[in-house]
Amino acid sequence: MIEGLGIAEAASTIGLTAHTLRYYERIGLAGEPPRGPDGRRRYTEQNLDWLRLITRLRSTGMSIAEMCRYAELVREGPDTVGERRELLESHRDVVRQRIAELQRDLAVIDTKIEKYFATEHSAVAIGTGAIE
Amino acid sequence: MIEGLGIAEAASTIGLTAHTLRYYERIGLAGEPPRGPDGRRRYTEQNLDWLRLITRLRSTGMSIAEMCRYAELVREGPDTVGERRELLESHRDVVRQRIAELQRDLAVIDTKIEKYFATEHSAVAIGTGAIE
DNA sequence: GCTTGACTTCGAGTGCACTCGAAGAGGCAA
DNA sequence: TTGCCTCTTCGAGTGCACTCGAAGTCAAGC
Repeated sequence: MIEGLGIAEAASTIGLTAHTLRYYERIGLAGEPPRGPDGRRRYTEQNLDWLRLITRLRSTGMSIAEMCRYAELVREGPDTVGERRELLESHRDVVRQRIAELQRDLAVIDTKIEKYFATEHSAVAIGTGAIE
Repeated sequence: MIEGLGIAEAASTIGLTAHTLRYYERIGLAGEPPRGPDGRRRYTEQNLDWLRLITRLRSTGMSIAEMCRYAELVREGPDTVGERRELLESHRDVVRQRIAELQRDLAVIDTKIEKYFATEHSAVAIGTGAIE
């Protein structure tokens, strides 16, 4: 049995497509996985761990550019540990604020649902005279 | 004094640009505000309320297409109240799930920050051999 | 009277993050 | 051997949500 996962398996494990995996590699967001004797990519657990991390960062709204910056710091070695920490902490704060904002907006939507649909035909404008 | 706000004032009140306001009007997402004697848009409180609602929906991730659908239902009148409610409730569920997902991801990032930066030089892969 | 600034319409351009298609090679099952 | 599937690289295309620029109008202030 050959070590590691092929690109399709890796992709489905992580929840991306093979196209996206190659794209990430191309832009330097993911390192090059080792190749098998046939020259094909063989994703190791380490590769998958990294991919899992960046999909988390991605799904919490970090941009590709910022993730690339992080990856760059990683490549530069242990000297950049402080900067990496700052980057992650600052992102954590952004996520926290985002959650708080979503919760506020959710409350507004909840109120909207209750108020508007409880009272029949309470009028709110979309445009000139139209009822919400 | 003239009734209502000009487009620039309305835009800055809501936190959008005049360009975006016209864009929303063009695609039917916002109704046409009344015009002043000079033919210019005069945004009423009703117009602003609608804009406030859709910016909430927008910031919670509702797509332009779905908001247009909602606006369309509103224009169709009171018969569509049930469908509107469903739309809003289903969006509320999406937002709740999104918050839960963000909280899970946040926990992962927190763990990452603590674990990696507490222990010095713990190795995690980005690519082949590179340290995280 | 002339400048300034906000407004009008229209269509075209931008940036992000993919996403896909083309063209070709390798390996395996029937 | 034939077909089929997955892989490879490369560049080009897509979809979303704006975002902008051009060219022109109009009212108010100096």
